Parts: sequence; C-alpha cells; structure tokens
Amino acid sequence: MSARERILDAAADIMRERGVARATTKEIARAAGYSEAALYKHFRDKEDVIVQVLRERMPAASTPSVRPGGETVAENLFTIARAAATFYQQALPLFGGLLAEHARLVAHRESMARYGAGPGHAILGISEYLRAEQELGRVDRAADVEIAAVLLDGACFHQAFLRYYAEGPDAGPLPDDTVRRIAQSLTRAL
Amino acid sequence: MSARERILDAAADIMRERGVARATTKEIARAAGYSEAALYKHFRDKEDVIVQVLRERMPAASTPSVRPGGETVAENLFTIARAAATFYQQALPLFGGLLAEHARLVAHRESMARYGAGPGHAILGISEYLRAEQELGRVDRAADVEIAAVLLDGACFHQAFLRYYAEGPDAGPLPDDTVRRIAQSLTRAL
DNA sequence: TGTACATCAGTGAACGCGCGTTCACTGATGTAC
DNA sequence: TGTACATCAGTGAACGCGCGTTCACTGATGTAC
Repeated sequence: MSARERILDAAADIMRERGVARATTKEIARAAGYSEAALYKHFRDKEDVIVQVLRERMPAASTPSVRPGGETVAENLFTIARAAATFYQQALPLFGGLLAEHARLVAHRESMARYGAGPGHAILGISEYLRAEQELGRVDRAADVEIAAVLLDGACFHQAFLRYYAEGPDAGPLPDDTVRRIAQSLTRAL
Repeated sequence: MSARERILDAAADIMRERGVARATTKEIARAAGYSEAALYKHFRDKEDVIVQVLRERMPAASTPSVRPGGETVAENLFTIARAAATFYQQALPLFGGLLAEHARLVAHRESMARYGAGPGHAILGISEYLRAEQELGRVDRAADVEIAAVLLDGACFHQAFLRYYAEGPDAGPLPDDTVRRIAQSLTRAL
C-alpha cells in the first residue's frame, strides 16, 4: 500500500474515532507511521488531506442491486435499508468534518455536484426502484414513492446518527429486526 | 442581556454559520463585542463556552401539543413533522460540534442522560401520541407505532441535513408541501 | 562492467503564527460608618 | 454628608504551546554511457 493511501487511512481512522478536531498533522503522521514532513510529499497541505479523506474514504452509497419483481417488495426494501444504514454509520463521523467547517462543506458540495453525486442521491435510487415496482403493479399507483424513499432513507440516516451518538464509532450494525420493521411498516404505505 | 448571554449567542452564531472550527476565542469575543479576556470572567475555558452553547443554545425539541382525537391524524402528524424539521434545521449545525470532537459527544451524551433527555427523545413523544390515537381507534391496532415515529422523525432529520448541505445555515424551512406529503404517506401505513 | 549523475520518498530539526490563557491593571458601583 | 474600602466587569498586553509548514539533508533506486 502506498504512503498516500496509508496517510488517508490513518486520517480517516482518526476522524472516525476521535473527530476531525483531533486529526492534526502530528497525529495523522504518527498513526500512518511517517514523519509529519512526509505528509507534504503527498499532499499540498493539511486541508488537502482532509478533503481527500472526505472524497476518497467516504464509503460509496451503494444502493444494492435489487431486482424489481424479484423478492417481495418488503424484502427488497429490507435489503436496501440495511445497506443504507450500514453506509450511514460509516459515513456519519466524516460528515462531522463537513459540519465543523462550513467552507469545507461548500467545497464538498461543489465537488460532488460536478460528479452528479452527493448525499440525497440515495433517495433517487430508492424512488426509482419503487417506481419500477409501481409499473409492475406490485406497488399501489396512488402511493407517493418519492416520499416513501425519503422516509426509508431518512429513518436509516437518523438511526445511524442515534447509534453513533449513543455508542460511538464502534457501535454494531442496526439490528436486522429494526430494519425489517422499517421495511414492513413502509410497505403498508405502498 | 448579560455578557454571558451575549457571548453564548455569539459563539452559537459562529458555530451555526461557519462551523465549530471557526469558533475561536478571538472570533467569539469579537462577535460578542468584548475582549478575549472577558470570556474568562464568565467561563472556565473555551471548551466550557462550547459546552454551554451545546446545552443552552441547542433548541428545545418541543413535540408540539397535539391533542389525540382532535384534528385528523394526518393533520396532527403534519404539525409534529413541521416542528421537528424546524428544530433539526436549527440544531444540526450544533451537532457538528459533537461529531467533530468525540470527547465532547461523550460528555454531552452523559450530561443529557442525567436529565433523561437527548436526541432520540422526540421519537418517544411521537410514538406516545400515536399509541394514544391507537387507543382511540383512529390508528390501526396492527400498526407499528414505534417504527412510524422512527420514520417520521428520521425523514425530518435527514431532510434538515440535506437542506443544510445544499443551502447552508440560511436555508428556508422545509416546504409545507413536502411535510404534508410525509405526514400523508405515513398515515397510509397506520 | 563500473562510474557519474538524477530522481525521489522520506527524515529531524527548526520556524513562525495563531491559538487559548493569564496578568496587572482600571473604573464604576456598592456599602459601612 | 463625605470618606475609605471592597467588589466586580472588563481591558490591553503579554505568554507559552502546539500547530501546520519548510528546510537542508540522506539513502535507495534508476539510468546513461
């Protein structure tokens, strides 16, 4: 693994476990096993390290490939919700880095916009899936699929936050039982 | 208004608009119209200022007083959701201060626990309301009211985050239309 | 093959700046007699 | 009433520390002839 990767991993670890405020050049270098000076061979400055962590170590919000018309809708929503909750639990501490420095948030937003990505994109994927199910007649034509996606993704996001708040970075995953109840309840609205 | 209040207001403003990272003693004092030294007449140290902002300037998560059996359930959920969304939009930037420094989050969690408060408390209030409606027969006995509360509160929390991400601290409130659709969709699951 | 030079990842030590904090002080207000 | 003293919010200037950053340097690897 290259030094660059090692440094990004170390910085991401510190941000996750202790927060951005503790991600100093000294701490990052120490955790990566390099001198502070080495940091500057691979990154312009400290802000560059943080920004690259936010870009490259932000876990990918993979809407898992559920097949419309495959398993039951509730089962598919369960799969989607579990993936979303897991993603948010990993990503949330990094969001802290964005909320802590508004200028960084603005930069991140603009950078994401260029790639047509960013948070909120997951909702689009979910409502697309639901619309496909609607076409297949497995979801009520009268259902508000966009809002259903907002509810599902929102619940996962919020639960991830609550778990991080209550148990910190090493909290276990959201229990399958809870995820199942979320998927099931939402299905009733479809 | 006392100097103490002025200082807390200034610090909260900076945290909201520019993030905790910018909330330095110099900036806080400047914004409050005092010398930096004055800060230390009212607070033990800078951390104390931040902690008090987190305690005293965190807007109160007031579950508005909706009367079970009063307006329609959908209308009541609308009222609750709008209050929740507004609350989260104000509170979210301050949560950044917690995510940015894990030690601070731990302290906040413990301090909240002592008063039986903290995030996640709103969900309890909502599901209590829904249970009351259930008793009145206006909500299906088979409905999972706890999860309904998770969905409602989660959607508001997440939408608040997305608005802050997209538009910053001065984003307008979540449109009533969206809130209404959230309340309405959820009602279908009850 | 050996030799001379270029490149490059990495380091230890130092640097300057801005941060949080403290100090000695001031001026206003209250109070005892 | 005046006088003497106590209290307290507030300040300007200084302080030390830790931060991010740069510097001159080293040692390993590659390459031209």
